Amino acid sequence: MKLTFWLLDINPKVDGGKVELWLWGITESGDRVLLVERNFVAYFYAILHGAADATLVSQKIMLRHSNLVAQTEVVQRRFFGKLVTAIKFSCKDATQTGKAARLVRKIDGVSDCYEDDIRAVMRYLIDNGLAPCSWHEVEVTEEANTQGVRAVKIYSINTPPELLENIAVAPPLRTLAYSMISYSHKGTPKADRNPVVMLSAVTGDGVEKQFIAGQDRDDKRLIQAFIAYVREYDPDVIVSYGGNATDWSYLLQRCHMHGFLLSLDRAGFEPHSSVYGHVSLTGIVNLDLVNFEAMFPEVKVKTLSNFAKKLGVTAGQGTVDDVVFADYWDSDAKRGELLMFSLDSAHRVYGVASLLLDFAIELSALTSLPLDQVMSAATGFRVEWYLIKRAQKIGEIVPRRVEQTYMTYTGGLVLSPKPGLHENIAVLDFKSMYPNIMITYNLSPDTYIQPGDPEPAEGINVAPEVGYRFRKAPAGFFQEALTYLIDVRGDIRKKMKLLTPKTVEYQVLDARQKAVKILTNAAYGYAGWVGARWYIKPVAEAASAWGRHIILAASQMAQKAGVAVIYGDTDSLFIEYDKAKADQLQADVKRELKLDVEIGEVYVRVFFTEAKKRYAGLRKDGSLDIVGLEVIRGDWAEVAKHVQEHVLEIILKEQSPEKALEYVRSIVIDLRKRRVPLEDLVIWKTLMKAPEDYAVRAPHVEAAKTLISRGWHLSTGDKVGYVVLAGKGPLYARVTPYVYAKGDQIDIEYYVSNQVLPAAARILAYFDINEKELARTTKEEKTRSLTDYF
DNA sequence: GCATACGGAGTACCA
DNA sequence: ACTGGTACTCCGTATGCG
Repeated sequence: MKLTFWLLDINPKVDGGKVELWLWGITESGDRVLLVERNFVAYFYAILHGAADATLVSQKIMLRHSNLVAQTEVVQRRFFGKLVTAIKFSCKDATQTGKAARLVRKIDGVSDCYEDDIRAVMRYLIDNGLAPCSWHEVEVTEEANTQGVRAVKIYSINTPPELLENIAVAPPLRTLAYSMISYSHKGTPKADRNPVVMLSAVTGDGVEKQFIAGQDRDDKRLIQAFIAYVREYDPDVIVSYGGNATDWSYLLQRCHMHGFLLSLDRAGFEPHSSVYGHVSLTGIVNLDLVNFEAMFPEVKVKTLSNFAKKLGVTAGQGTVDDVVFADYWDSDAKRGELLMFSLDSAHRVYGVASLLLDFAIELSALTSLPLDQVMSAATGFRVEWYLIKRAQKIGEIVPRRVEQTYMTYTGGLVLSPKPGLHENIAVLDFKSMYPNIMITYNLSPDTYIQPGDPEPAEGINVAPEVGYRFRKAPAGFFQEALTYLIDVRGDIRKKMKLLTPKTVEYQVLDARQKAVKILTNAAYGYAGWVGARWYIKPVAEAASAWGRHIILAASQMAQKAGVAVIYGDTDSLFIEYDKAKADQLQADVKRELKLDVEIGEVYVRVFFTEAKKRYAGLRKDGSLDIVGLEVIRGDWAEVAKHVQEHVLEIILKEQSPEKALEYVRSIVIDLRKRRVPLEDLVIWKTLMKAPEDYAVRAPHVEAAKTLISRGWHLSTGDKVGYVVLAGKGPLYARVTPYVYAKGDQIDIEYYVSNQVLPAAARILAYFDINEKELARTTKEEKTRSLTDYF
């Protein structure tokens, strides 16, 4: 029978030497089904030396490795664009591709083996043109549920499914969000001794469930009840905040201590660690919002509530800090508050997930990485799987990842800004500069001409400065892949224009164009990544060389046309705005440099210091655009950031340095009178390596050590929030984690002289108000306030 | 013995 | 575990002054 289904999840099921593929689907009528593929055959390619006789080598392989090989086939493929003869080696045992490839490599006539490192699931999806999070049609035969899996029906696949291109929208997914709290008085909870005391769950139908430990904090029944609930609700997607790194292994360990399995997925297996650091639940998509946070770099301190607030998810009133979880549990008066917070957290998880799920679905469909993997995979791997999909279509063999020495190269060009205030400044932006350079000059691993190789008849593009050569034709692999992405995005945006923004279709298309955009923009970075399968350094190097050439040429064109250039960085030029001249320049640049530029933001006023990559602009709507300055940095105290932002606002809107000075003084007074809350004095810094690995004593490292000594588990990448206390000695000796600090211990003068004044003076120094002057005036003020005090 | 200068370590930003 | 370019603070030692 024929069946139409949406592919939710896919996993290999290894049984001895036999690999079955389990496709978890949702049918049009909403049935959750399992489709079993039993005809999957793994294979790899052996590329032959030019002179080798393919038939002969093939026979040798069959003879020598009859125990491993099911079939060989001589095929023509491409490798880095060059036509090659290869033997497609189909394996009897799909788990033995790596071993077989190692043996075949040793055979005379074989140059090397490839694609033995492609996982079965990805092999199947890509070879058959399937994609997770997409609709497919398949010919199947129903069978009995002998496996005991949680599915309405089970089918065996007769012939591989076919992708249905035209159906866009996903079926309604049953989503369950949860948040758990463990009991620990001393730092980070440890699964071997600290029980889970609360677990809250929220589902798509609005149902809230809370699981609470007993008075003795026994979590056995809590976890059992949660497992039973998951099985009963039967979610397609489970979302958490921190599930991959923490929750799942924690729950797993608690279960095993109690003597039962954490068996809640659709196959009755336990959660298990899988690729890209994600935890896999068979038949269920396990999402961790931590993997989505990188999309929002403006959220500096990565917590669930900060994340939710950023996205406008307003569930709940406040937050309860981890430090006091155990105290709250112990207190009859506060336990209710903790319970409320736990439920709020689950609502926040659900709320954030519902805003980002569409994007994840589209990225999954585009790259073919299963939904639960695509968000935990690094950008490079997303790009790579997209490229592997394209490679398969054009018969390009996928190279192995080879270890290579890392060598830097020159990147984008940054022009020195003209310091001061400028009126009416437009930003001229090259649209998707690097991808378009790569397309225009056909930069690709397979078009690069090695030094010494002859110039092809089709002609070459020679990169400025670096001199690398690339054939003009035929179209390279990257050109083909990038052109497709850019065209698809254009089509999506055309379709979106015909729709109302509130509709489901519009939202889905918007998510899709965002997914396409991030892949497009990551292609250049991928090309320069040593870990890339298709790493050819000259490709990235040539792209940045052309970029420098183009931005410099455009700047010179502007100046020749009498348009002053104030600043520029990589793919943008800040120019004095005159509409007629700017329009002319835009057309000239397009004609001469073959790349599209757009006139982006037109600022009413912009302020530059002498520093690159730092400025503030006033938009027409009255809002500020602040770039690079302390205001948008995560490692300055809130009080300093706020002062600088307000100073910028006064300068850009009222152009009154005097007023700004008065304002700064007033804040210094507030500080000295201890009217500024502790939270505004916290400095956050990331722990970039293990505390013991630091060469010098740094404040945030000392604070981290304090936390660790109090039982907190910190790992690299964690943010440490500290405040500076009064006392003697270097800074690092006077800091403490903010959670353990009291307001009256604070070294206010540090915050005045090392935070607020430098941040303000960064701007005001240009108006002849330097730090000294700010300090002088504030000292007078200090004397006065002290007199008042006494 | 102490203040200052300066390079290195460390972090976070822009594109 | 996608790239390079840049600013800036704090540490730690070298340097210079008295």
